[in-house]
Amino acid sequence: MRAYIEDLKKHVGSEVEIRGWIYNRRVKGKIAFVLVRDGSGVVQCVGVRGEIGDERFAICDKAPQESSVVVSGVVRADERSPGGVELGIRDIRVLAEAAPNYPIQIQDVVPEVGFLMQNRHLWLRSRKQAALLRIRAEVIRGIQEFFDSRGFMRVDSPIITPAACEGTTNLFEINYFDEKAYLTQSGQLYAEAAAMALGRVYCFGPTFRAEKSKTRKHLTEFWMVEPEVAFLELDGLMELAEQFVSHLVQRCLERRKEELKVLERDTTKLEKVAPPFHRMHYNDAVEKIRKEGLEFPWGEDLGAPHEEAVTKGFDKPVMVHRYPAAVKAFYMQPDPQDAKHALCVDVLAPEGYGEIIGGSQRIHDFALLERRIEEHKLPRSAFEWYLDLRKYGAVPHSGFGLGVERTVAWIAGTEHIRECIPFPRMLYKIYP
RNA sequence: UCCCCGGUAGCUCAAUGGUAGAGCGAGCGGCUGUUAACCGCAAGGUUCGAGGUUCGAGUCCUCGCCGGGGAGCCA
Repeated sequence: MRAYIEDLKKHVGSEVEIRGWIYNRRVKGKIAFVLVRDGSGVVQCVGVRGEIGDERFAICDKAPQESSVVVSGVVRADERSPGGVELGIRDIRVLAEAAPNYPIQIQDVVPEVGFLMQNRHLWLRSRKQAALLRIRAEVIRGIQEFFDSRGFMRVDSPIITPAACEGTTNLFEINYFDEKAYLTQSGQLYAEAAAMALGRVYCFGPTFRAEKSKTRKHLTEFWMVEPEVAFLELDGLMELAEQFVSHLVQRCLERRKEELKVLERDTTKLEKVAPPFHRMHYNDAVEKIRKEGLEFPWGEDLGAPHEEAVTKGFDKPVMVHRYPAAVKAFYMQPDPQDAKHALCVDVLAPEGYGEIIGGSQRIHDFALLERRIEEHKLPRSAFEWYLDLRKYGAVPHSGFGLGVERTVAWIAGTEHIRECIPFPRMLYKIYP
């Protein structure tokens, strides 16, 4: 019977066939231990020369690492096995023998990340990378499940756009039938239009930033989910954000326990992630930053060291709200208490992972939005449709964007965001 | 774009300005319970590139290329 390695525990005592790749081996004279992986897991297959014959034993002994194989044998429970089971080989055959000298070795050496990135297509086969991809997939499923089960409609925004959404960051320019066009940096403006049609919506897809950022937190192509809700104001938005983030974390804790273990993630820190998150006014954040011994002038946006100072001492994400309007995007609603501040919120993950969510209540007043577009020197013609949303039945509305890779990096506890997407696109890096 | 560090065998790293080495991997041999197995044998090099200093450069200098870390900006 054909089986996947992750299910072998259910087949103890019976004969199964698995198909996969040779991951590693230890040969001891007339007995061979062949580690086979099939994408669902790794299992040790035991071949005894006297039982399987010289020809099959030669495969166990000699077939190079990563050769593709079909193995059949009897599943047996064994305490010595890390997975609890092993496979007593009856038959083994090679589908395709791998070339010798597979670049990524299992033993002893931890290769440099530059080398691994150059071999990203092969690196994905390793245990930790496979675990990361599974956690990423779980986060994505969690995103869709969270919104779908709360009455949100998924409405995707275009990837090719005619102009800068926010006019601030550098965009990738493309030639669109001899017209300039750009890869989107955010679907938000389109999500706002959709929210006026369907009430509660979210868009989810890749976004692009041509910033020359070279840090562990940046990719030039990354995935972002952006909910947008009509009639929602800042307080409601913060509640939505904390429920959403908690849902993603708890879901991974429940369903990706094994993967978190492979990654050696300290899950006690994640277990505490549940609403409510601490809310901190920008002014109080400034005070805390200074109390932590950093110099910080009022009015600036938070940099990486400041984010770390703000979250210090918290084991849950911190929501910093009401940043100075001057450093934030043109479409943010001013705080009625003090117009110097915007009704916005950033969710900062603990443990130094920084901003995973940025969101705000949007300006719904036509005249104010018109003025802001002017002040930011944005081409009005590109925003006529966006202004229309305020012309025909404007309502208060809010939304945020969550970066998938940053969230995965935090949940999985990885040092660098580049491992949290299958094939990362970074500054000057586009291979493989 | 700016600042810092680096580039030597397939990988990870050594080598006072004086004959380029080790561990691991890959290859061969040995071993019936190994857990990043172990033991033995043998192979493996345009020291990133171009100039320069020097009797002599992997090592010092200049420029370039590539990689890594960080900053700003952001998710």
